[in-house]
Amino acid sequence: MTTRKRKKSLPQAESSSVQTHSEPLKRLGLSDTNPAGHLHSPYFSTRESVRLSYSFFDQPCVDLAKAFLGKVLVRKLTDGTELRGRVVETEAYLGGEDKASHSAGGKRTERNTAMFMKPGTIYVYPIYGIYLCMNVSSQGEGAAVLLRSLEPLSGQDVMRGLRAAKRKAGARILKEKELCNGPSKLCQALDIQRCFDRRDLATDSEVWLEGDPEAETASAGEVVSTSRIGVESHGEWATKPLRFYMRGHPCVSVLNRDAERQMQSSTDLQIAETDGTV
DNA sequence: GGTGCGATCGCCT
DNA sequence: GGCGATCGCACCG
Repeated sequence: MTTRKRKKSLPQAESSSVQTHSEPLKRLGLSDTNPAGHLHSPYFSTRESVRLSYSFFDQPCVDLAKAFLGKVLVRKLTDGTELRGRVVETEAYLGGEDKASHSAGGKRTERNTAMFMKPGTIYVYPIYGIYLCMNVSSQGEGAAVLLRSLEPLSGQDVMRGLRAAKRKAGARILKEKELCNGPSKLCQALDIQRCFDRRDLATDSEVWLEGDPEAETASAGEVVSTSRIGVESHGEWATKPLRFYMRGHPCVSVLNRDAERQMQSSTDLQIAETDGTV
């Protein structure tokens, strides 16, 4: 209570930032005090989860990118194993004006056809000759959301095996938070293949998205909005805040401390205004 | 911790 | 023919 009544001041903003970041670590059991490296996720429960249908995906791109945060991506392998990961980082690619989008200028090709299909359609494309990225079509012509990072919830050992298969023999064992902290890493860990392109996330039997009744949805105050990764060459579109991640989450691929500090400053200011201390 | 670089090939011009 | 919505590793501090 009293800690929330801070006025803005740099050193305190710093320390509060540290506090904000260590808490999710503890929640995840990913701190150093867990030598096994395994965790009993507070998010995984026996309660029935709800598969999300077309109406969830049928919203504007930026809204969908934020709405994805906290949802659970499920991949069912042919042997019946279910791999689960919570979405903690996304990017919005708007199409049309968005110069960084594969569908910039409304350009439609064989590769990006899925971006123009109905909301919920999966867009998988190869990058750098050796990796894949997974997107999901949203409302809006050619618009889609890139899934960048997941928090592994179940099937971690299988994920580790799938990731190891693509790495050099004898490479070190990956930590849990390293399994899905990147767009191509999550495709490897969940065995998302090229053939998933143009499939429907709302109805497919091998991959789907679930809400999680146990966990609260990421609230606006905990979502960092910042620039997208790997699109530096696209002028003003490179700097627009179209990447979204759960603040303080250890599985996010790239942090932007400045954006987080600015968030904290404006939050502190709002609290101060509410308190009448400014 | 951070920075720089090479790998590798499908897609688009 | 050039480049990319990436990653892992070597190297530095």
